[in-house]
Amino acid sequence: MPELPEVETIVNYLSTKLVGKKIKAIKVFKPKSFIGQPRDVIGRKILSVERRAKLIIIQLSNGKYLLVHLKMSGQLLISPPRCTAPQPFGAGQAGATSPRRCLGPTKYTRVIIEFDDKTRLLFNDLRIFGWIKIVNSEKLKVESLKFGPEPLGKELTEEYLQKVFAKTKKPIKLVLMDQEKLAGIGNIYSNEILFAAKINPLKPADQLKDQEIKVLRDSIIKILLKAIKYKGSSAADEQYVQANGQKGSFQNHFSVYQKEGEKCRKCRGIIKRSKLGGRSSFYCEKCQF
DNA sequence: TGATATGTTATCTT
DNA sequence: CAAGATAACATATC
Repeated sequence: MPELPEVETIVNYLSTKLVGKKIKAIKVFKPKSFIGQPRDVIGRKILSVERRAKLIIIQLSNGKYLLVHLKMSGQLLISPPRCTAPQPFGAGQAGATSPRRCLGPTKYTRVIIEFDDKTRLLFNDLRIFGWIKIVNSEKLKVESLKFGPEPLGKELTEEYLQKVFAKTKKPIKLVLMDQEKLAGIGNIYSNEILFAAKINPLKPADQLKDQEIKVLRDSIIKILLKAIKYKGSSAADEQYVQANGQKGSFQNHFSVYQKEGEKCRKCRGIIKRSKLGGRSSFYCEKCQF
């Protein structure tokens, strides 16, 4: 599932490829996947591609923006001109041995944005939870304000975390994943961050000691930066690929995520799995307190 | 085949 | 009323 590192990877790639291009046409195959009137953005140039939390923000030359949320199974892919043959879904994705040479639309392509130079941006989304939305700057501001600070920005201080944690008895893992408290962290990285910080996911947030919060803050930054370095995680059963169709590789560096029953790499304990807020939680009960 | 997985939001419950 | 818990969304996989 795309979280901050995956969205960051996609955004970095798209901004090198899309800035300056003009939108020629938009094809919507699933109405649920595209909110707004395509005619409001056709003929407009792309000025920038940025990220806020797990949102992709495409700035256009008429003061409007295309917001993209990938939710669990969304993909944004750059498709070269004249690549029209439908490709088998698995090609170039989790389980495939090599990336597709030609990234064409699939049965899960919900929206295609075509540019003046004939390249296309494909929005694939198996589960149809994701969306592309046209908004103006007012709406963008409102949406952005709902998120907590960026974990890699300078607003993420120990003091901020102390203040937020002191206010709730919720399990620390749920607080890490709460987008209003901290932007962009989801199930994969909350598990990995808490392992790195040696903190039990179930621990009530208000019980964290200052020293633990200090280590936790360092772990948040360390894990996210490492995941970005490896271009995100294309874990088992995940749809995430980069915008060029290639998988990320941080899944090869997981310590606990999807590792139930395996040995802890620090202490030889066994990795446990439990349900928290309806989501799988992975941790070593021997070295996470 | 029915349970499971999954992020966010809407809707319940306490 | 607010915080916390849970259902809903869509679909593939086991």
